[in-house]
Amino acid sequence: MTKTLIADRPYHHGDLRRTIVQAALSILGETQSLEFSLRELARRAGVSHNAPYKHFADKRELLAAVSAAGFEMLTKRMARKSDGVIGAREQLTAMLCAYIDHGVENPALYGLMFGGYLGGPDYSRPAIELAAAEKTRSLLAGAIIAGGLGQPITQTARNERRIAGAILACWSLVHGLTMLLADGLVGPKEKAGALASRLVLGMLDRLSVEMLVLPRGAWVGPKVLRSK
Amino acid sequence: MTKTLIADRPYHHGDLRRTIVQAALSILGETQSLEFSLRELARRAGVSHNAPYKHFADKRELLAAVSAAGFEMLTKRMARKSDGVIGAREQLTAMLCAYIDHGVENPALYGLMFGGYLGGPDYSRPAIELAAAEKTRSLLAGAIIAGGLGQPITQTARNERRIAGAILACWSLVHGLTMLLADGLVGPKEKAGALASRLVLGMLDRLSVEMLVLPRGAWVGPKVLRSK
DNA sequence: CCAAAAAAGTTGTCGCTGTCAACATCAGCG
DNA sequence: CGCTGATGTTGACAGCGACAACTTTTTTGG
Repeated sequence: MTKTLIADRPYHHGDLRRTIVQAALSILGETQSLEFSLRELARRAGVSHNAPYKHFADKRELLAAVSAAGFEMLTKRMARKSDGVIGAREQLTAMLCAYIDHGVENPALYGLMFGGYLGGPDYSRPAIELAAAEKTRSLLAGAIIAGGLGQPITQTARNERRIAGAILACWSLVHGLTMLLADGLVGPKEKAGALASRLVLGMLDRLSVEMLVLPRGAWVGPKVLRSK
Repeated sequence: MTKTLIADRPYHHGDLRRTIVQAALSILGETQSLEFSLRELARRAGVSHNAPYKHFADKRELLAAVSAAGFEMLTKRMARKSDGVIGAREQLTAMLCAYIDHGVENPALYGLMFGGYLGGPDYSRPAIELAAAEKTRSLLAGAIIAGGLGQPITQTARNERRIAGAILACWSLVHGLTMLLADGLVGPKEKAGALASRLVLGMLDRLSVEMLVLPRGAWVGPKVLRSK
């Protein structure tokens, strides 16, 4: 018997790569745990335990793709939330709150994106992830350059370290709050939105572009793309 | 043959629990990766692959003990660094910088402590870890109450949410910066100290006790100890 | 003081995992 | 057509976390 009449999927799946990543996102959302197996994803996708290896060299690469998908979701969410908003300051606020929301609603995914599951002792994250993370960083940078901290900044070489410092201050605060909320060390989750907007507003009231100029040679953001 | 002459360790190890945790800390420091096996720790300790189960119910409990050890190291380091310092503000600064240093020097351990490897979907972290984390929190709280943000705060019920808000602002910033540095998303590591002190100083200059009052019902810190 | 119980360590086993190798199927192109 | 490469499958292997049964030592109560 080569074919049954109904529901006989073809030998080739068609879009297994996306399906696998999607399955990983589902399982992450359901269990909120990073401890799932590559084989389980294959089962969910209805393929053999080795099929994923035709699309990912190893599990690490698979996780990197999931993380990259997380960054894309994050970037889209930030862009969407700040889209209708007018005023650079308000746009930045909206972005930062969207960032926190994303982390709080997807704690396991956020942990995968930032928790150091990827990138071994050499700090080298897979390229696909770096590219996705860089998009997020540049979106944030745009909002700051546009004047999110009170005044627009011309993007000169002289101002580069100033901009990076501003990004660092914003990102550190928001990243820290997000992780604490996602981890349950600060809560409750129902109040996450209120906590986030209070903290972000309070911060932005005080932050200025001049607050922190990065030391020479310091960077902010995924590394590979800088080494051009 | 019941005994050989040399180096014949007794049937009972004597302090296997500590040895195992110590082995985990070593391997964490060497590989900077969370992917080690319980069996490898047993091998390092020179015992059979099942011996650790006499001291830890499962791997999770073992990891919790390692995480707790990390919190103890952190608390001690913060206390030591702020010990000789005079001035509440300077003490708080020293503590926060020590916190960041601890994370940057032990990124994998810091990831274990905060990365959500422990505590499944129910947010329940093992008790041993919560107790250790609470010590860290209360040390930070002490420095803030003593006037780290400009003025001492009397520890009344009315001020509780004020204090918690101040802790949250400090902790979020420092936690975020630490993770970004540990992850390699901000760097380089050699500049970590400079980055940390600049950011912390800049922040403390602007932070005030009044900046953030926590919403009613919100908490900051490990959860179990609050539910008394 | 010594047996009995408890604590601590060992061996053997189980199912599951990530990964590799070899084979099967199919799509696209000459 | 038939070939080739991409994609999916089957089978195998070592290593893992966990459990059960057994052994050795320490502790303890009469």
